[in-house]
Amino acid sequence: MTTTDETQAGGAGTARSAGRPRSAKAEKAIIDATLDMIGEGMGLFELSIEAIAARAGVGKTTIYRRWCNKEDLFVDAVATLKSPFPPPTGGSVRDDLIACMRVFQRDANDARSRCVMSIAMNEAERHPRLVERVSQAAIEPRKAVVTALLRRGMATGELRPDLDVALAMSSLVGTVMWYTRSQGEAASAPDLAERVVDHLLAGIGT
Amino acid sequence: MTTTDETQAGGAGTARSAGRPRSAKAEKAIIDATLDMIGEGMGLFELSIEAIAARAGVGKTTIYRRWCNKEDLFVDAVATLKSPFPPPTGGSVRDDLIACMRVFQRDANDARSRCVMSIAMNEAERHPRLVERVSQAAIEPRKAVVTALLRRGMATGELRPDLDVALAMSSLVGTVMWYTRSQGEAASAPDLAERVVDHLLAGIGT
DNA sequence: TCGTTTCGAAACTTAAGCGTATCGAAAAAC
DNA sequence: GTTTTTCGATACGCTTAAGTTTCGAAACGA
Repeated sequence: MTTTDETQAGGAGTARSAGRPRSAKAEKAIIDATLDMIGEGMGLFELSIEAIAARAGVGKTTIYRRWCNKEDLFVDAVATLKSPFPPPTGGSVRDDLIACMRVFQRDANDARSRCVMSIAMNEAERHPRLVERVSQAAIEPRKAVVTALLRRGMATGELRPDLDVALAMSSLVGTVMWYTRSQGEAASAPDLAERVVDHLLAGIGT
Repeated sequence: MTTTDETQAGGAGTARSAGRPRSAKAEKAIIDATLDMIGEGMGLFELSIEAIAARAGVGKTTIYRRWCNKEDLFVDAVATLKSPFPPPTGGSVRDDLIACMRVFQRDANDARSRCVMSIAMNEAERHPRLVERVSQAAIEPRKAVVTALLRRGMATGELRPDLDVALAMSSLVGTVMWYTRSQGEAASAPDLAERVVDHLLAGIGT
């Protein structure tokens, strides 16, 4: 392993002080190791710096030089999780909703993303800073996209004009999440997003 | 505090061996302390026997005489959580569904019950025995009730005959759970159950 | 080349918590 | 009253991990 280890994390204009620069590769390895362990279901409490260092192939010193404690590392790692969200295509609201639901379905099957949801839903009172950052980075942007989509549908007449947007959004997201989890990951049907959207558009009554 | 401490947990016919009987009061205090700490958002990992003993006002010995380790205590404590579920009244399916949703809404606002959901959804691979027991005790019975309710609606014509029961159930439960959590506990509107059921019965399309 | 800084590895101190053992007191059966 | 068992309290040995320090080696700028 005699790679040249392209170090250098410094931003373009930052005046580089003398000495060996910090390894960007090590930094990435640390974040990745943290996210991997989060993805395996570990909470903040059972995550250990030593295990992260071992998995990342890094000394504990290298971690503590960048983050002053476990929670700070945890926050930074989770904050990098904001997965891309499809912009509206401009087609029908139904199609755009389906595209969004596909992303939600994928996330519901992804351990890392699921962990983010779990944090946001259950740790509000214990780690308010953490929840706030996660919410800003990963929850709010999506909420905004779906909200705009629903409003657009109300304007174009594709959705009923008296729609309760918050409730409709909870229906869409909650249904996908709950169904995906309750049916086991194996039942990640490729047409789930379509079925959910149509199911809600049509209603279940007669 | 000179109460007589009505000990005696022995079942009616069990041959009581000599000696001081185990205190049922201590047992209840231990379970309650465990559930309280679970309700405060603690996972299995960060729950400590010593903290439980301290909160229950009990010696560690008293705990270890009843459960051989932390997980066993955890399982027993969670297994006592099965909150009552309303039986179908025999009225309209809509009314029965609303009654069920009210229970789900209450649970979504209850930290203890929320924790059970969190366990069932996130710890399946790490604590399969635990999840299995929780599922049997708290999840399956309710799922059966709602499933029967939806089937009844399909039979009576109150619901569309081609309904996807699993998806509809996920919609109902997922919507209540997601909405309650995303709106903050303050927004526990008294008419949420009605709105959710009617929302889904009518659909959101035009 | 020389000074500076980071690197991974290892040793260290401190603290928490598990599970066990021991203690005198209390509560039952006989 | 005697025996048996549980009670809460406390101390113990043990493991894990946090966070710090030290070390020689490596990577940069000057």
